[in-house]
Order: sequence, then C-alpha cells, then structure tokens
Amino acid sequence: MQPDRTKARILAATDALFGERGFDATSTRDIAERSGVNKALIHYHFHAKEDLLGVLLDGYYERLTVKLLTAFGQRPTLVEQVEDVLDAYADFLAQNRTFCSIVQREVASGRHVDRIVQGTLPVFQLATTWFAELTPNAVTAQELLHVLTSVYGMVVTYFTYGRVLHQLSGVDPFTDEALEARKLHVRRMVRLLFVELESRMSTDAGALS
Amino acid sequence: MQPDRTKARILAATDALFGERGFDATSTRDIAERSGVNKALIHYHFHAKEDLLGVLLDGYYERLTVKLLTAFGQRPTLVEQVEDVLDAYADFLAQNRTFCSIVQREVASGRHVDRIVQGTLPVFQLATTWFAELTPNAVTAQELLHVLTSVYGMVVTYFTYGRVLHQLSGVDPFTDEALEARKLHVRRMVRLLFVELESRMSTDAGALS
DNA sequence: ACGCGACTTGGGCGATCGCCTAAACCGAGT
DNA sequence: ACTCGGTTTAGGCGATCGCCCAAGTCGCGT
Repeated sequence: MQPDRTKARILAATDALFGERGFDATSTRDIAERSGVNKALIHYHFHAKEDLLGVLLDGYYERLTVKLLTAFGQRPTLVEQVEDVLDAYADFLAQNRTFCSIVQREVASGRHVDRIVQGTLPVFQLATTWFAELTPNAVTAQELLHVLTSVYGMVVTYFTYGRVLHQLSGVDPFTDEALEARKLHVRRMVRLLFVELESRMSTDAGALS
Repeated sequence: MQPDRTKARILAATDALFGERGFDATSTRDIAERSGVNKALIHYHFHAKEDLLGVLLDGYYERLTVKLLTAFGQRPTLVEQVEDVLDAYADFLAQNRTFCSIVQREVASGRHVDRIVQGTLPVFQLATTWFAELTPNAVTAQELLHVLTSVYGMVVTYFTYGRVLHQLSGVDPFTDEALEARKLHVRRMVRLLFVELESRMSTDAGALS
C-alpha cells in the first residue's frame, strides 16, 4: 500500500476514535486496529500520539476557514453574509461532528488552546473588522466579543449537546429537517441582534433598556 | 481522621483533577496524592473510579437545581425571574468552573448522558411549563427547545471557552467585572427574545420576517 | 480489659499504555 | 542482478493503570 493511503487510513481512524472516545481514552493500538495497520506505523508516520491530534486539528481548521471565508462575500448585505457564514458553519459541524467533540474536550482541558485560537483567528478577525467598519462607535470591542461568543455558543452547543437534546426532546437533532430548523432559529436570533444594533445606531445612543 | 473528612478530601481532589485534566487523564494515584490519602482508600470509600465521577456529578446537579429553583420565583414578572435564574446559573458556573469542564467532556464522549439529562430535567421542565402557561400557542415545543438551547449555549460557552476568550481578547473573562458584564449581555439578549415573543403574541401570528 | 467493626496501610497483581528496536519487505534506479 | 531508501512487521521494553489483598490501627460498646 502506498504510504499516503496508510497515513490517510490512520488519520481517519484517529478522527473517529478521538471523536467518540477522546484523546486520552484512545490508545494507539485502538487506532492501529481500526485502521487495519501495524501499530508501529503510527509512530513511524506521525512520530507521537500527540502529533496525530495536532495534524487532525490543523486539517480541520484549514478546511473550516476556507469554507467560512468563501461563504462570506457572496451576498450583498451584511446580515445575509453573516447568515451564510453561520449556515456554512452549521453545515461544517454537521458533516464533521467529531471535530466538535474533539475541540470541546481539548478546550475543557486547556490543551491545544494555542492551536485552536490560531485556527479560529482568521474568521474571528474577519468578524471584528466587519463590525468595526459597519458600526464604528455603536459597539465596543468588549461587547462585540460577547456577541460573537453568544452566536458561537448558539451554533456549537446544538451539536455538542446533540445527545442531550435527543433525550430531552425525543427527536433526533441531526436529521436534515432538524438541522434546517436549527439554522433557521439561529438566523432569527441574528436578525433580532441586527435590528437592535441598527436601532441603536439610528438613535446614536447605547444600551438597551 | 474521621471517614467523612477523608471522603470529602478525596472528592475535593477528584473535582480539581477531573476538572482540569479530565476523567481519563487522571489516575486514582493522582487523586490519592492530591488529597493526601492512601490510594486504596479511594476504592474503599467509592468502590470504583467511575463511581467517583457519578457522586461528583450528582452532588453538583443537586446543588445547582436547588440554587436555580430558589432563584426562580423571587420577583414578580417572568422576564425578571428568567434573568434571576440565568444570573444564578452564571454565578454557579463561575464558582464551580470544574463542573462546566467535566460536563462538557462527558457530553462530548456520550458518557453519563443519562445522569446529566436527569440532573437538568427539573430546571428544564420548569422552563417548559413557564412558557407553556405564558405563551400557549405562540411558541411550539420545537421552537422552545431551540430557544432554551441557545440561551443555555450563551451562558455555558462563555465559561467553557474562557481560556480561548482570554487569548483572543487579552482580558481575563473570570474577574468579577467581566462576569457582571457577561450577565448583563445575556440579560440583554433575553430581553430581545422576550420583546420578540410579546410582539408575536400581540399580533397573534408566528414567524419573524 | 477486651473484642469487634470501621478505617487505613503498604504492597503487588494482571493488564494496558506509548514508544522503540531489529529485522524483513519491496519497488525503483543502475 | 543488486543495491538502497522508504515502508512494514513482530516483539518487547519500562512505566503506569485500576483494583485488590492481608495486615495493621483505631475508637467504642460491653
């Protein structure tokens, strides 16, 4: 078998196992068995187990960044652009649910935070420049961070807590219809935010109520 | 030393270690060392490592539920009650940041989901009955779940992604001032939601835009 | 004083961990 | 035909894992 094919098989197995069990609960032997590859090959191709996670995360963030940056800038108004990016984000998470689990766990453990910050940085900076240009003095940097955190949380929590939501509602949250409904909900919330921002800009004053 | 004191020391060390490293990355020897207790005592008092996590989670959810249910019902209007509950939730997470990390990891791994669902159930049911009484036909069950997920996500994400936010903004998100600012932001978002709900009820029709 | 049950202790069992070594394999270049 | 570098293999090293055992200690009722 050509080495590229081997590396791909190892990475695929790693993704599946890290996603469902987590880094610490997965042994290199598990990965070898799942990918149908000798266990020494993992260390030959990826040096250490830790590096496997690094390569995996870097790949995810590169694909995610490309997808979000291209989703941005397709439609005229800012609201529509934001909606497109959030839709693309939701689609990405739906198609890469292991990514969501892995990041959540690593952030909780404070590991690979640098890599995760670096991965989110391009989109984060794009978002901040949007608002800096569009709402020069209506939104402070602190407030913007809160808004981004909230929107991010709304999108991501739906996927991380998928199992919990399933049990609470009895409905599978990952069917196509359910995902579309979620995206619609997020769009509504974002519209509400924008309405508030615009009204604040027109009155040229801050703070709601 | 009296056994209750021993069990408390073990649980405290378990909480700290599970919180910062996670269940799988923590050994019973780590717990014994941190709590200054013989390693066999852990299995004597708590049977298995897995049970430690169970006891820990049950304790957290009991305290959380009591806190949220008492926070509810102190002020006249529904908006204020919701704000109080969310403030109490944020305070609880701020004072028990390990809880947040632990739950996030376990949910990501699909472990202890039953226990977590059971723990959130009282508050979840209270929230659903609120809206069922107050907005009988303005909000569907599906839509309510989306709203609760979003609000939950807004609150929790701030704490789980504390380290990331710190690096992105350069500001410690866990100072008293920062936490108050976060609570204020969540309150604003909830107010926006309520304004939308009320307008929908007055027009007696659904769907924004 | 003494026995009994609860608690604590050091030591170690078998299993599994990440990683490494030495040898075999294999296709391309000469 | 034969080297040679890249790839794959079986096997095992030392460390660590969860958990258990037999003995020891302690306080308390009698």
